[in-house]
Formats: sequence, C-alpha cells, structure tokens
Amino acid sequence: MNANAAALAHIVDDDEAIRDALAWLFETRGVVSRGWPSAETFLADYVDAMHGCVVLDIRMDGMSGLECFDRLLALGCRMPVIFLTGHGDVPLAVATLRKGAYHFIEKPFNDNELVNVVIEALRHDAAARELEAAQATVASRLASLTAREREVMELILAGKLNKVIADQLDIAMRTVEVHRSRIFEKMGVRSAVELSQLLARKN
Amino acid sequence: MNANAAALAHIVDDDEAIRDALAWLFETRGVVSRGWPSAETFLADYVDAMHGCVVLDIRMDGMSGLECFDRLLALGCRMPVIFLTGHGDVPLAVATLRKGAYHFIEKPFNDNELVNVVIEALRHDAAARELEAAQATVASRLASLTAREREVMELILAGKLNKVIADQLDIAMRTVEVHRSRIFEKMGVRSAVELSQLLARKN
DNA sequence: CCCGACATTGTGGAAATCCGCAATCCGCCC
DNA sequence: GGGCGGATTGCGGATTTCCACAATGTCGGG
Repeated sequence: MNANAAALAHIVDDDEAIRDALAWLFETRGVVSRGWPSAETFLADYVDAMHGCVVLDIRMDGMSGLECFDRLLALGCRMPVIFLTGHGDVPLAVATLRKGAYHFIEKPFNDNELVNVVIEALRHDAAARELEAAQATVASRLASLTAREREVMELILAGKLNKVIADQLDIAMRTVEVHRSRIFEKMGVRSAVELSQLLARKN
Repeated sequence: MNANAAALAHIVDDDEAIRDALAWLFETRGVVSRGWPSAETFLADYVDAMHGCVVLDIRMDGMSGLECFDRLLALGCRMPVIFLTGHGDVPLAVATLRKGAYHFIEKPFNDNELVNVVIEALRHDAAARELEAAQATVASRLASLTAREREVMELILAGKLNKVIADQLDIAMRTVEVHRSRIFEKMGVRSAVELSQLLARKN
C-alpha cells in the first residue's frame, strides 16, 4: 500500500464505524482518507514520506492517541495532528496543543467544522512540504561542498574580501578565487549575494 | 506610573485578594508585578512599550478576559498572555491557544508551576523584544532610503551586475554606483552580501 | 528667488574579482 | 604503482566595482 503518493487524511480510531463515517464525511468534500484500526498499525506503517494529516482519537484500546502522538513527534513527523476526543479536559487540551498538536476537537463535533479543519491541515502540510523540498535541495548542495569550501564560504558570507580570506587562511588569493568559483558552481549561484539569499531562504 | 521601564507580570483580576496573593507569590521568585482591578483599567494604560507578560483572569465584572485579549491582539500587543480560569472548557482553551495565548491554566493551580510559566513567559518576551529592537534599527535604516535607492537595492539583492541594472533602469552605470554607495552607507554595510545578511536577520 | 534634496552623469585611475590553462603535492583506494 | 579528488599556486588579461571631484537639472518649501 503506497501511502506516500498523495496527501491523505489518516484516520486513527479503533472504532470501525467512526472510521467509516469520517471517511465518508471527508469524501463528500473531496478529501481522500485512510483508516487505521489502531495506533500500532498506523505507526508500523508510518514513514517520513507520508503526506497529509492525522486525525487521531485519544482513547483507544492498546496504545492511546497521546502515546501515538509522542511517538510521531519522536519520529520527526511533521504532519499536522488533529485530536478527537469525547473525554477531554482542559489541561490535556492545553498540553497537547502546546506540544504542537494542530487542533483538539471534542465529540460530538460539527461535521463541517471538522472537515474545514482537515482541509486546512492538508493545506498546511502541502505548504510545509514544499518549503521542505526546497530546503532539501539547498541542503544537498551544501553537503556536496568540501570542508575547505565550507570554511571559505563562511568567510565569503561574512563579507570578507578575497585577500582578507587569503591572509586569514594563509593561502594564495588565487586559491580563494578557485574555492569561491567552485562554491558558486556547486550551489548554483553566480555571486555571493545570490548565495546569501539562497541560504536565507533555507532558514 | 511608568510601566514601561521594566518587565512586569501584569495581573488583571477583579478579585483583589487574588491579585495580592499572586503578587506575593511572584515576588517570592523575584518577579516584579503590577495588579489591575479590571480589564478596562489595564487597557486604558496599555502602551506598546509595556514589557513583560499578562496574567489574565477570564471571568471578570465588566469586560471579560477574552474580550480583553481580543483587544490586546487588535492593539498589536506582543506580550505573552497567560489565562487563568476556574470555569474553562476544552473548546475555550483550544480557541484561545490557537489565537495565540501563551498558556491556559485552570484554578486551582500549582503555585510553583504558575510562577515557572510566568518566568518562562517573561524570558520569551525579553527575547522577542531584543529581536524586535534589532529589527527596528534595520527598518529605520530602510526607511531612510529614497524610492530610487530602494529600487536599485532590490536589483542589487537579486544579484544583478551594475551594468545590467543601468540598462534595466535606463541610467548610467555611474549612477548605479552612486546609488549603490549611498545604499550601503545608509544601511551601514560595505557590500551586497553584508546587506543581504542584514536583511535576512530582519525577516 | 534661494536653498536643499534628489537624481543623474562624466573622467580617470585604483582595487577587486573572475578565469583559462597549467602544474605540483598529498592522501586514499584498488 | 596508478588513478582520482582535493588543495594549492602562478600567469596574464579581461571585467567589474569603487570613488574623489565636479557639474547639471528638477522639484518643493520658505
């Protein structure tokens, strides 16, 4: 099952009737979903490349939604997580939200409101994924630099002249120029200012 | 009363006994505070330069804590706001946190925990203020640029050569150089890369 | 009218950057 | 040993950037 190919709303709830009802509800608004009967099964299949959002019931047999959330966080999951609960209390809601949960919704909920939240979460994930892809490209270019090139790059970004860098590293100015040229080539830029702008977009 | 000079924990609660108890509690941990008997009195004195955090009771005679929060947001208040409530429910907690409240604490609360939250909020505010001050300096330098200089600056930051900028704006290359020099002077930098780095830190 | 800010331009020369071509040395791996 | 990648360097010439000094024209405000 290729859960990576498209953005899905992952419904994690041990109650099959609820999973089906939610799937149906989401479908009426064009949201593709997948149901998981337990936190364990979802986590077993979880991979970083999963796109979309997680609709997570708090109270389940076996692993709870909260434990599942902690696990997802530990795994570096960036999908927005929407908690559903029939038995929440304020400290719990506050704690999960402050831990980074996307939303916390009590049952019974307004159908439309939930779908709106899901759609918004999917959008959020899409935007985050796009930014991540761009940043990964930059990161891989950075990874292609040799240690020396990285050293010279820092000095370039600090605005130092080639001759100053040469003095500082006790090398010839021509060598600085060579490194500089190689750095720009690998990073796909033509000048120090372009490089700076590229890296600013990464962070 | 100069509430701007130092970072204070602003206690907004119509119950004087609670205000005093909190003030005393905060004082035991070295936190300076000021009590306000109502949202209205606090808002009447509110100025942007107030530093610290706001400890806000939700249920008060007159204006509620929630209305007060909305007002603060509308005024662009960046102080962290900690809600205290004896009668909160989950949707309320979720809504305020998603609106940007710093924390939401139910009464009765653990004294130590509340002070920890306040201290953390004060730290948060201090860091945010520092960043803001640095950004304001850059912003005011940017504001000192003429329209033409700003136009040329964008092109410089795009990595374009002086001769390309000259062609694009249909002016002499010497003119581009003059603008360039004036821009760097006003922005307090010596090169395009320094300028780029400075602006990246602003955003 | 006068003044100041802004935009523009020119001259000539210095400084900084860029680069093709070529070469050497070192360390690592097969 | 041979090959490869990385670091280093030199030469000479081209391009780009920088700048002191000077000047002109326009616009807005007193």
